[in-house]
Amino acid sequence: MAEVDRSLSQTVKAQLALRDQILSGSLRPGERISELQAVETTGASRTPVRMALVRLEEEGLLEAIPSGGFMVKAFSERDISDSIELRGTLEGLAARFAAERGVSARELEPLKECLAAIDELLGQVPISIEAFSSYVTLNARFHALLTELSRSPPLIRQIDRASALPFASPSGFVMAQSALPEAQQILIIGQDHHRVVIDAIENREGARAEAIMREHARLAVRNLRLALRNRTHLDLLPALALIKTATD
Amino acid sequence: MAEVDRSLSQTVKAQLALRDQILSGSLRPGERISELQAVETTGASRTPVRMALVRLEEEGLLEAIPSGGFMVKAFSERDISDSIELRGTLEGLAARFAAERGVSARELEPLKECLAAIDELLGQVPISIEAFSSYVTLNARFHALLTELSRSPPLIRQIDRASALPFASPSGFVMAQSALPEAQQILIIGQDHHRVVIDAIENREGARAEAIMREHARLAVRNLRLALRNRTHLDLLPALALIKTATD
DNA sequence: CTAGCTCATAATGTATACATATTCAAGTAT
DNA sequence: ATACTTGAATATGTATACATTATGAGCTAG
Repeated sequence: MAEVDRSLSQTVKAQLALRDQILSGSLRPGERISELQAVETTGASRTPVRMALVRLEEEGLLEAIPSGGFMVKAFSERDISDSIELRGTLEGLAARFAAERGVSARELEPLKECLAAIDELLGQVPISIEAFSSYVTLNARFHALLTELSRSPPLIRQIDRASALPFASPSGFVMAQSALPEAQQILIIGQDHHRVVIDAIENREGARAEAIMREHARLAVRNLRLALRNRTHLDLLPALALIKTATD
Repeated sequence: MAEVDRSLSQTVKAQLALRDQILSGSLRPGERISELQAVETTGASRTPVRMALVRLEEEGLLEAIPSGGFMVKAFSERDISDSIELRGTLEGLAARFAAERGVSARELEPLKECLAAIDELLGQVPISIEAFSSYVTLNARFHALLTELSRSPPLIRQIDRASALPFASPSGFVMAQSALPEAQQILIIGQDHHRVVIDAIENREGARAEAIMREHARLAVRNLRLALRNRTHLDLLPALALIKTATD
């Protein structure tokens, strides 16, 4: 859509390029990232590369080395499930804020449209790969809209940061399900969570809205477990390269 | 302990200096931060200053301007109370993790020592200014130890980030109480929360541990309200300069 | 043969020069 | 008189040169 070549700043270009390299596994966890090497692969000079490295550290993908420089972070399975639970807890808080503080029908409308669009998607049986892809987009949109309902800039900011880790994002493991036989059921259950949280917010049931969003995230944790057990379709997972295998 | 002048990197020096300027009000909210001016006041050159600015943005004290550069962020009273509630929610999650996953007596020991030290402090009546200052240190230590009990690196990281905002940190409003007549009661109640959360973790009562930490944070919210009503001792507050006054 | 030290290499941290974009002010035209 | 345009000044974004520190290899001594 946008010309990546010249419309973006060198810093952003370097950040995107490095993130790709990390998530694709070109840069392996624990390995020190050479600035010089990054300069060669990204095309930017050292200054924007260093800026990008700092931002990726804040993002959680990199870890600062005490003696200087950065290395790619490694994540255990528990790290990932904790990150998902964390995200769910924050989304739960957002849902509770929305319920307690009240939301107008007008604000709820885009959420309901999103809900209806997903309903239509799930009506088709069996669910095609394209439908999965559309689901990822719509699901991300639903979660973003829900977060905004909290009308709390600090909370929105924290949720965005918690979702920055690719495996912690709301749609992190949806694609991994696409090959699973349980796929359709899981999506249907998730969609019901969506429906319930809207209902709870409408009725100003804060505790219910919060609880359902927490449980919703635990669906993602279950997907993670499923995906890691059936290791056949792990290539659909983002950032697989970052997952620590039990070697120690 | 460490010589601030030459043992720290220029980047860290610049970051500390700029943070001081922001929190002290030398740089006012909404105002664009001039790199050149920052170079003069901090003594570092533009490169480390820019690094510091990026880090302060991630920290939440600065906001990126679309056309380039950074400005000091302004916070409403609600932003602050939401940030505190957010921190409490995360600490609640940490306490629940600790309770559910189990903590050995050995791990709990430093927490109990901290608890006892605070008890001793609160035994003195009336509480001196020095005692308040010691309380701030011990309280911060207690919260840090509790967070670590979760044994969840992603969660610890997020709590640290949520506590980076000075007014959201566990001890953010303690000093503001020092002049309040209700001061002693508030500290006693807070200390009881500490006692209860340890008891809950020991007995593996996850829900109770979580709930009490949330309520504990709400004590800070109440302190915030109190402090903002009696505006006489607002000078003890950090980052008062960042609070948006109701002008719009 | 192993452990420790020294030196060379190469990395990061810093400073500054240069290019580009934005912003503000002044002047002109309507 | 006001609005728009143009230009200059100053800001940020980028590149690179320099300094300092970490790291690793090779040699020597025990």
